[in-house]
Parts: sequence; C-alpha cells; structure tokens
Amino acid sequence: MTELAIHDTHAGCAPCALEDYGGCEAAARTRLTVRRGAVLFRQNDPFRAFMAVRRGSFKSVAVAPDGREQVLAFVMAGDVLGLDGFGHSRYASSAIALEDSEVLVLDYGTAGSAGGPALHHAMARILSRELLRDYKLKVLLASMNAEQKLASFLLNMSRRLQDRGGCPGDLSLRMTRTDIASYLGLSLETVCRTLTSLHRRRVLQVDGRHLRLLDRRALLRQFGRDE
Amino acid sequence: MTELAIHDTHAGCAPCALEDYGGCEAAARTRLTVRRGAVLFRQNDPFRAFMAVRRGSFKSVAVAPDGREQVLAFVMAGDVLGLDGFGHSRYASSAIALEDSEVLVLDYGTAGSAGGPALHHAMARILSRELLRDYKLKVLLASMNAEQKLASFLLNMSRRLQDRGGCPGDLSLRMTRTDIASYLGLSLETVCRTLTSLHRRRVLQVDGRHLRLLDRRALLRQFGRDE
DNA sequence: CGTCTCCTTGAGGTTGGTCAAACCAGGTGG
DNA sequence: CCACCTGGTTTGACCAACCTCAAGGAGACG
Repeated sequence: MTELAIHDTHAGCAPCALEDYGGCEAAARTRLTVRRGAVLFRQNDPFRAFMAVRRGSFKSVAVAPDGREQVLAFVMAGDVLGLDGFGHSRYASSAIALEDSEVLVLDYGTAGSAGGPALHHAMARILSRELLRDYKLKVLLASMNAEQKLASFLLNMSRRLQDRGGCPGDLSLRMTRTDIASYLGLSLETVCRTLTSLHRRRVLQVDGRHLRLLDRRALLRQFGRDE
Repeated sequence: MTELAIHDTHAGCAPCALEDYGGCEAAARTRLTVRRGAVLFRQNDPFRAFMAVRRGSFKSVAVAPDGREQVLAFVMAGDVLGLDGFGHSRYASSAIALEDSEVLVLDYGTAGSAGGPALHHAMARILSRELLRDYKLKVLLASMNAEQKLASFLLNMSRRLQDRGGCPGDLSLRMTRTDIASYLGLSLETVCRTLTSLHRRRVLQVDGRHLRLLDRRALLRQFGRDE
C-alpha cells in the first residue's frame, strides 16, 4: 500500500482527463488537424491555449542544454497538451505529431475567466495529475536499469491502450526507437538490445513497431522487492 | 533562444509562488511548526491541503517500486508542498522536514469554492510552474552525466538562495549526500567524488555541507554546445 | 533502383555503481 | 572528561551496465 504500483508508472488514466473537463467543451474554440511530423506548437512560443488530443498522438520534446532533443512525454487521445506553458506564458516544450492527429484548442485564457469554478477545478485536477505522472517518470529515470525502464514503459503503454479500448496485449507503437530511448534516458542501441533480449526470452514478440506482450508477469517481475 | 537556460534548471523562482497566491492568505487555516526529520504528510495519506513553506525546508520523497526511497524535490521557503495530491485525493509523496520549519496550511478544498477566480488562476499558475520544474529535472535525469547533474544542482541551489536574499556564492546545504544522490539519480559515492573533483579544480570549496562557489563559469561551461 | 530513415547487431571502452574500510562530528552516558 | 556509538562523509579498488562507434539489413518512397 505504501509503494507505487509499477504498472501505473506514468499512467495517469488519460481518458479521464477530458472527462474531467466535463461539459466545458464549450471552451473549445477550434478543431485542428495535424499531419504526422508537424509541429503543433514550439518551445518558447507564447502560450496560446491548451490542446486536447482528439485523435492520434504526439510527442512532447524540449531542447536540452547541450542542444540535443529530449522527449518528455508521449501524449495520446484524451490527454492534454501544453499544460506547462501556462505558468510562464510560453510553451516549455514542443509538440510534434507522431501520426495524423486532431486536437481541440481549449482557450483557457478566455474560457478561464468566463467559465465557472467547475472549469477551474477540473483544470487544477488535470494539472495535478500530470504532476503525478511526472513524479513516476522521475523515479523511473533516477532509479531503474534499462530492463526495468523498458518493462515499465511497455506496461504503461499497454495500459493506456487498454484504457482507450485497445487490446492490452497488442502494442502498435507510433514513435521511433530513438524517441523511446530519449524518453527513457537510454541510448537507442540499448533499447533495441533490451527489446530483442525480451523477445528471445519469450516475454515479448517484436516485429518492428508492432509488439505483442506474451508474458506480462515477467515484466512485472522486474520490480521484485530486491532484485 | 530555443534552448533552456541551464542556470534555470529546476529553478522555478519559488518566492513568486506565494506572491502569486496574493492576498489569498485568508485561505490559510493553520500555521504548523515541524521539527527537523518530522513527516509533514505521508505518501498515500488522504489529501488534506496544500502546504506553503514559511520557514525552513523539506524534501519530497516517494517509495520506488523496489522499495527504495526516491527524493523528488527539495522544497524551500516560499514553495508549496502537496501539489501532486490534489488530482488523486491522496498525497503522491511524503514531505520530510530537513530542518525545523514552519508551514501554512492552505485549505484549498474550502477556500477553493469560496475564493474568487483569482485564487483559482493563481493555483493553476503554481501547478503549471511546478510542471515546468519537473520538465527540467527530467531532462537532467535523462541526459546529463554526473558532473553536469551536480553543476546544474549547485547552480540551481545558488539561484534559489539568491532569490531568498542569500549570498549566491555561499551554499549551506540542508540535505545529506544521500538525498542529493537520490535526487540526481546518482550513487552517494559519485556525488562525493564529483564534489571533491570540483574542489580540487578550484571550482568549489567544499566543507561538509557548506559549499562556496568559486568559479561559476566553470560550472556553466559544463553545458557547452557539444562536450 | 537508389536513397533515406529506421532498426539491429557487434566490439570495445568509460562512466558510474558496488563493496569495503576508514574518518569525522556530534551526542550520550558513564 | 572520556569512551563509545551513530549517522554522515570520504576515498580506494574493482567491475559491469550501458554508451559509443561502426557496419549492415530492411522497409518506404520517389
């Protein structure tokens, strides 16, 4: 009870986010479609609005001090983009579509003053949840080895797909190995090697970006009390 | 312009937070004093309220899946604790005082419904800023080597102390090496070694928990475009 | 068919982790 | 006052997990 459930790592039950947003879709000004690879907004752009992902998925990236890109999050349908931009009135990260996608522009600046307390409350909840997700990712980055990171990532993706009505054992990834590596703080080669290792041990079936979880137990076992 | 300024890493200009909170101190129900080492709230406790640190400092820790403690943040006067608990109505991390401290209990549940939109707006800004801080920490954890992590940490601490009116070159740390190591995703020995290495190179003067920055430039140089 | 991007696999080296021992400061009790 | 104990810190020796560099395969697309 006192420990984080690992299969929840950076989960955050995204569909709830929009749900939370409740009837407030009135706040939605515009609906945008974004082509795969296109940039929805860019780090340091002045903050305009939150974006609720309707369809498709994005990666959220920031430029690290040394100039390399760092993937901060994978954002799927039902999640909200741009939450970080609000506090400093600039986006803190760029949002890049991993596939053809559709977003709802949530003009919080306007709707915020107009909307009732319910809207604010919902917004705060979404932000807070995002924080929780971040916390879990920090734990992952700070204290896990390569295999644990991958296991955590896979279980999380599986869960999120399941929440969206997909088959939990069937992962069709939208991002490259490089993206995954950056997100997990690993090198791209280590991601590959770890995946093939899991494949050889029949934990996983790997076919390019299509993965199938064969032994969920084995993934969870990565986190035995003292391994 | 497109890159994060490194000396800002997990900065977040904390004193502004309370400022932002503005005249809303009416929301403050209680003032608590906490002894060094005491637990203000515990991970998984039902969420009660946010806590604004008045005096002293805290560490925010979570239990990792493997049972080890993970330090998620160092929280100083002017910062707000418990932001993560709101979304799930449980605290996602424990708060432990690093020294004798004093906090203001911000009963958002009550004040939230009572307070005006200004309060909500302020709350959202605080949350959003916290997100930004998290983003920077994720970059640190994912893509920096030991020396860069330390440099980043030191510059950040210096900045935060400066914001609070302290002398920027004089750091009097309140946390143990173990805490720092956990926070930065390093081993305690590596933190020690890196500090002594910086000491030997006259970048830093190390005397237990009292540090003096001798060569800020050298620390910043850690992040030259491609080193 | 050539090119491009992405993925996979191998060889070798380095950073940083682990284990171990000793030091130091502060507190406690005789 | 001193002996002792504890928690924190420092340092060394060793080792392995992971990174880097390099080369080759596989699929998509013009």
